[in-house]
Order: sequence, then structure tokens, then C-alpha cells
Amino acid sequence: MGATKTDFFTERQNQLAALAKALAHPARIAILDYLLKVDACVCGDIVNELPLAQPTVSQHLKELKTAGLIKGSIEGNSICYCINEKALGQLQEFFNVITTRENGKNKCC
Amino acid sequence: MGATKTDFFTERQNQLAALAKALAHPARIAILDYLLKVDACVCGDIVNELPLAQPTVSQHLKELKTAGLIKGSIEGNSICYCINEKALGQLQEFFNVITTRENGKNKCC
DNA sequence: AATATTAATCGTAATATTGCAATATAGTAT
DNA sequence: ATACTATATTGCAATATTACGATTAATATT
Repeated sequence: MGATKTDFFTERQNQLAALAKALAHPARIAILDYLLKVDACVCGDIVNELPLAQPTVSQHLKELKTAGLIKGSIEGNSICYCINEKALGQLQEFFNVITTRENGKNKCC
Repeated sequence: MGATKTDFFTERQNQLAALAKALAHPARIAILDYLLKVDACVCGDIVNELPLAQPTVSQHLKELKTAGLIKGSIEGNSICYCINEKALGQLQEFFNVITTRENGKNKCC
């Protein structure tokens, strides 16, 4: 097998999982870290920041973009990347549900 | 290849990626949803809630437990699972960094 | 003790991800 | 036009994930 049974889960569950999957690699966390650090758009020097070859970085950027976590716009012959803040709302909302819940509601553990 | 180059990233980046990976499947989101809904430990009726076979669910539970997102304690001949609220602090903190940032800092996009 | 219940583990097939060399594409500059 | 620069795509090998049947281990019930 190996194929996720997406049909049996809700749209929201699949969407949350997809967002989490986009974050599920240290290189992609590192890319987001970098975009946050420079606090602005960045035109392609991400490759120099990472210990990975250019095609690999390009692939990770594509996954982040597909998931909606970053945006990219063409700027001459380079490309300008930046964080897409709005796209993170769903994930943050999910965490808020968990952490705003009162502690100690569990009957065991 | 297929093997992630964890050595080249920071401890924090690897840890965040590992947490995200644990969330990166709709079944595991569904398990967390269910644990939040019943707001308590649940002894194995998670299998009945999901469209997956018992060994598959057991495997997903193991991943969530390894990542620290849930806890499990033995209760007779069944096992009691519940959310581990504390373990989510890191992920939430990461999102806070992103969303507390002022909007409009991007020069393009 | 014999049987049932609950959940983990093993083995394995199908599929997905990771990483990179090689190549392609598209814009810039000379 | 030619060469250069920046990024994407392709193809492929190594590895990881997903799913489940079969089995196992442990406790409960009769």
C-alpha cells in the first residue's frame, strides 16, 4: 500500500495534514526560519544558506509553495520568496484549540 | 537517497520537523481530534472511529506517542491514551513567531 | 484451565519522499 | 547572437511511509 486513504477523512483533516507535511522536513523549517530572519522577501540566496544542492532546494521550495506557506514572484531572472502569513491561520487555530483547553481534563495519564 | 540530512540542521529545526511529521497524516489529525472531543482518555475505541485496521491505528498511535503528542497508560487490559498538552508548546511558539510578526513587512509578493 | 478481549509486533506489498547529476528554461549582459 | 546567471524539471537510486493480514503477548472472563 503506502497510499493515504484521504477519502475517508474530512477536508479539514486532510488540509491540516498537508500543511503539517510541508513543515515535516528540517530543510523546509530552515527555509522558513531564514525568510523570517531576513524579515523580507529574498531573491534566491536560500540555496547558499542550506547544505543542499540547488535542485533539492528548488524542490523543497515548490512543496512549501504548493502548501501555501510561501509565495514567490518573478523578479527579473530571479525569484522573490516570502512567507505567506495568512496560510498559517489554520494550523495556529488547531493548536489554539489544544492549548486553550483546560489542563487536567484527562481522566488518566 | 531518501535519507534526510539531519546532521546539517539545528536540533530545534529537526525537532520541529519531527513534530510536524507526526501531524502529517489525516488519520493522526483525526486521532487528536477525537481525543480532544471526548476530552479524556479513551481506551481503544479509536479503532472504531477510524476507517483503518487495528494494526494501522496502533502504528499511528505509536508515532504520536514517540513524538510526544500523546501519552498512554495501561488500564487493565486496555490502554488509555490522551493528549499531551505540554508537548505542543514548541510548535505553537514557532507559529507565534510567524503570526505576531507585523504584516506588510514583505517588500514584494 | 480454556476462551475471549485488547493492543502491539512482524512481515510484506504498494507507494511516497529525499537528494542529486544532468538537463532545460528563461531572463540579463556583453 | 553569445555567454552568463538563476531557477525549474527530469530521471533515478536510496530510503521511508502506509496499510493490513497473521501472529503474539497480556490481561479478563467464564
